Amino acid sequence: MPSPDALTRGQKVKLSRLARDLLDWASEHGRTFPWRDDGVSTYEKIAVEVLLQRTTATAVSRFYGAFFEKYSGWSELASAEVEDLEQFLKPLGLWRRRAVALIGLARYARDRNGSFPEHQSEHSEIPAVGQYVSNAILTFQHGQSLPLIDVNMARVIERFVRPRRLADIRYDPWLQDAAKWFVRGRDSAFRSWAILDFAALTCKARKPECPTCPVRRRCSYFAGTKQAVADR
DNA sequence: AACTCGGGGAG
DNA sequence: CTCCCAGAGTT
Repeated sequence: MPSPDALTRGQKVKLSRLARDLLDWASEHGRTFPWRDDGVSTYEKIAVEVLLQRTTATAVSRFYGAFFEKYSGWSELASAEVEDLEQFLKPLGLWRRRAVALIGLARYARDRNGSFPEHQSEHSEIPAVGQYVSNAILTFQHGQSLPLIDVNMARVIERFVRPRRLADIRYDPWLQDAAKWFVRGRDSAFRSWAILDFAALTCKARKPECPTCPVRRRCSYFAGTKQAVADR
């Protein structure tokens, strides 16, 4: 008997079509960020994820050049003075936590020549590495096909397919499976970026732009809003 | 499961 | 003014 929280066949089909449509959407409307460019080092790809935590991507994009000019590699970041790094991070917010996190992560990486473990189970001891950054490491350094699950991806999947049942996205097995299914295949990072961009530009938290949404006809959230209007 | 960190932008 | 942002660590 299947787990009550397993992905159903219908949900898989729905997510596959959503992935196809959002990749098309992103080819025209997707955002451009320096950390997505070809040739960006693994150091920058992983370290920037800490800058992005609970922070708008546009804010980080303005900050990006100065940060990686000042801290050009794991060893430079590892040997940074905490107070100096804190001051530098202040305009971005979360500066006390982030300074400690970045230095801890950098020292871990420096001591291993920038090479992170290939399995999630070994990531639990790494500073600043949780569910999201762990998947980023496995994706960008080890070529695995894993989703970058943040509030954006969670919101789109939950609106489009099924409302959330657990409070914390880190411990929702259904969401984890749905997100993995969504990005499965080659170039999973492009699929993650597509749904993140779609979430930021169209399926917004505060005021989603359903009237112009390309996938509204198959969206359960849009169906719900239509019903709510009809009931009025 | 609920709190906390935090400045800046959007509504 | 309130809400939100490519989360993670702590209680």
